[in-house]
Amino acid sequence: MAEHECVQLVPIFSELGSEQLDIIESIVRHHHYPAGSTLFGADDPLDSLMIVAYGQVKVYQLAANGREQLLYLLQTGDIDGEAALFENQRRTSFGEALVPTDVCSIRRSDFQDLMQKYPSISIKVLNVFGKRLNQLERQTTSTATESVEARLANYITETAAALKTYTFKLSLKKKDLATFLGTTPESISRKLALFERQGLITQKPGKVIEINDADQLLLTE
Amino acid sequence: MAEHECVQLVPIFSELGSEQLDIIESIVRHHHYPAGSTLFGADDPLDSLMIVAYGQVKVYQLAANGREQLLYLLQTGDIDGEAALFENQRRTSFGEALVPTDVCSIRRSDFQDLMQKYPSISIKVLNVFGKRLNQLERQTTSTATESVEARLANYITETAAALKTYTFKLSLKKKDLATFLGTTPESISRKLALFERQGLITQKPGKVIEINDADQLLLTE
DNA sequence: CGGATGTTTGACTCGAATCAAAAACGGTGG
DNA sequence: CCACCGTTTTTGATTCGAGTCAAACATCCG
Repeated sequence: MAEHECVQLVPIFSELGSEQLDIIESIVRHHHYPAGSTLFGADDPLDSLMIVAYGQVKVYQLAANGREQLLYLLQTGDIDGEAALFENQRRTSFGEALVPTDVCSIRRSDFQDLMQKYPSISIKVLNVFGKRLNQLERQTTSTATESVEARLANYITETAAALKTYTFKLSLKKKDLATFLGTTPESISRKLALFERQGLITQKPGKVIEINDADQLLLTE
Repeated sequence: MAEHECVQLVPIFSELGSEQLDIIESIVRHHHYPAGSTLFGADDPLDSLMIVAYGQVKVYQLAANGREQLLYLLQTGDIDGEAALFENQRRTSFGEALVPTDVCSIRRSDFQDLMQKYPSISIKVLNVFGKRLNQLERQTTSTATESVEARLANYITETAAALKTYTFKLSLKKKDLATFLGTTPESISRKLALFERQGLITQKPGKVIEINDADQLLLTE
């Protein structure tokens, strides 16, 4: 059954046997969100763990001045970035589906029972958080100390590396990419045009980018 | 015995009985670091959990252009910010003692055994990481979207709130505070002078700051 | 096809970094 | 306890990256 998928998808349950997966499946709830809809908002009670079964979710915060900061882009198989699941806290970020998205959720208390019963789950979750912390540490370092040019060049090469191809489609609108990199859509536009003039990349229709000189791109300051 | 302290200090062990604390104490190693010394560097193998028994440790990263970004300031009772303890990874950050510091460490494998034996520990660690993620998310949002002025105003009010006093001593040199806030020592100096001219704060000898108008400070854009 | 949404380009402004030098501070040893 | 030296901080002058605003242009989708 299609609905079994989300539990199997998620690495945090990977060490469990299929009987245990059945148990988990029985306590999971399924939701569907159309593109553009809100999964959760700041101040919502944080009472369940979310698993993205299919789709793409942007998780962002609002600064005091109202500006948006994209923190994570959750893909199929990712779990919700909110880390305070284990305490009684409210959310501090917003989640929005970028494409039609299926989500499974497990209530906090159920998930805590699971962690008590299967300690391997907590260790897996710890690893997920660990990776996220590392990613966020690098993001912080980079927005705080590097130029827009360098950050964008970095984003392009990292995305290409993750997809193992030199030609790929930007999965975000420039506006969202801008809030991710801590800049503006205009600046991104200009810098991409600059990279193209320098012969480092080629922009093709449909937000597709081809990297011509990855080495030089990485040297961008 | 004084050396028992570090295990008792740490909230992650708070639910354990004293017999269990004894066991943990027996597998812990003690280290001392003079002010200015390095606890660990990038590329060091990450093979143990560190607990700050006494002192202050700055944890920072280097950006590609060589600039420093302060990520955390570990105080007495904090555990090491490196999140990838549970996988076989290398460090990506540096740790430096700002004052003479005592540290206890537990080897990775020992700590993993502890987590298997006492699941409450993993949940506590999860909470610590969760808080750190939240803090880092706010830091990222703030450096990426707010002005130096707003970030500094925020830092001052938050520090005061944490210490529950309007008069406090800056625990960092301006150079370190600058890398934390993603700016330069010169800018901090100027902005503090500005706040003082505006009557929001008073600067006193010994890096002491007194807040005169917390409300107005928070409104700084 | 047409309107809305997203993107590019241009002109302008401004915050904050940089560089340089003076001033203040703080720890050390005599 | 004070004088001294290195470090930290402040102040000033200047530069520059990148944000803002506005308008033209492209693209997407119903």
